[in-house]
Amino acid sequence: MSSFVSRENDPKAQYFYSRKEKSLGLLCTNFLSLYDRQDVESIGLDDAANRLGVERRRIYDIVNILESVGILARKAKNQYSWKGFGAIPRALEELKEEGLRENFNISDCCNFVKSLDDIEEGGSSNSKSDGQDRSSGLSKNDNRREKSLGLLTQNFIKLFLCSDADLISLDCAAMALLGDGHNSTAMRNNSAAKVRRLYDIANVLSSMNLIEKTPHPESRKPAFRWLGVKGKLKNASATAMDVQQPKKREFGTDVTNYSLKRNKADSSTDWKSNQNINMPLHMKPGDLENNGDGLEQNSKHSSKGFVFGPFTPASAPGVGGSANKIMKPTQDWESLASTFRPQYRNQALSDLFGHYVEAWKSWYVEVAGKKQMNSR
DNA sequence: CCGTCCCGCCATCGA
DNA sequence: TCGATGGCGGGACGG
Repeated sequence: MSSFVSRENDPKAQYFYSRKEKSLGLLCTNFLSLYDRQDVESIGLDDAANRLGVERRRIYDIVNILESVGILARKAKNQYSWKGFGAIPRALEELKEEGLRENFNISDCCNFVKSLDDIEEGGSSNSKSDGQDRSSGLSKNDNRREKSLGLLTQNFIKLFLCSDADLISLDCAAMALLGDGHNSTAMRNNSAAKVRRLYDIANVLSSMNLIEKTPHPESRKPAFRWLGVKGKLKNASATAMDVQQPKKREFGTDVTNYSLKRNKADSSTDWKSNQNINMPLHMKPGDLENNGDGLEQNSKHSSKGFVFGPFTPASAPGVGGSANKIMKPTQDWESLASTFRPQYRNQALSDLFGHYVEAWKSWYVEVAGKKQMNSR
């Protein structure tokens, strides 16, 4: 009786479910824009989960990774304290030192040099076991920690910080981070499992612009490049965002990251300053709304009743087809936004909203392209 | 078919 | 013991 999900019983339903909207990367971006505001010092996991409309489990992932970079710090059960982006440089420095100290050399992974397996391990010098030691021993207990997402994240970063390699692929990283002085017997399998985690980490990291996904020059294989703390304010698109915030902001200013995919996309969607978003006009509003409803349908209507429906207009019955609500195609995002604005209290959520607009756009394009012919 | 990686079961940890 | 954490990998999604 686990038919709780009951996603739907209509295979061809017009509910479009996009995997991207559920990605850790996006979630992280939202998380960040939600808490990266003036006075936020305490973050409750439940609160975050509700606000972001995701299950608790996901919050743990995000939080663990962010903590690895110094943005957060665990305060107590269910409570994390916000350190801010300003804490990143420091954390990075420590990671680098730590990494160098531990001899974090990648055995020239990737696909050149070195023939076949050549893991030098005969010694025992490479124990890795993290730098922050509490007291030697306790391997049994720390065994778990040893495989934690957080530690993996740190090691992944060390890889960039300590090697001269500019591009690192995940497979490569997984290989290097096997971090087991143990036998190399069938750790391939282990590596495969670890790669999955690395995908998660990479997504989150790139949502913060600490790294960037980019196809390898020759081999089309995707890899990641380290951007570092300056990955942001570098050229960060002109369109000055906020005119205020004399605060220590310097890193996470631009919330419009979300670089996934190297596809053109462009459109530095700055909905705030952008009056009208150019989108395909092939579709008629009716369709849009119809699908729009379904978009946030996925959230389970659990008891808690977190009222997160980003776009739940007063009238959102369902697929009813009560599309009597008319909205001008373009330039109405503004009014649309202002319509919902009241729902949100702080402006962090406004930004959050912006991300959804973007998500919508990509989704919209997709749908439009599909139905393009349909509409004369 | 394969690279990604979301979902959520359930082992562990901590009070 | 019970609730909070968070490994872990099956298998869905998207190209």
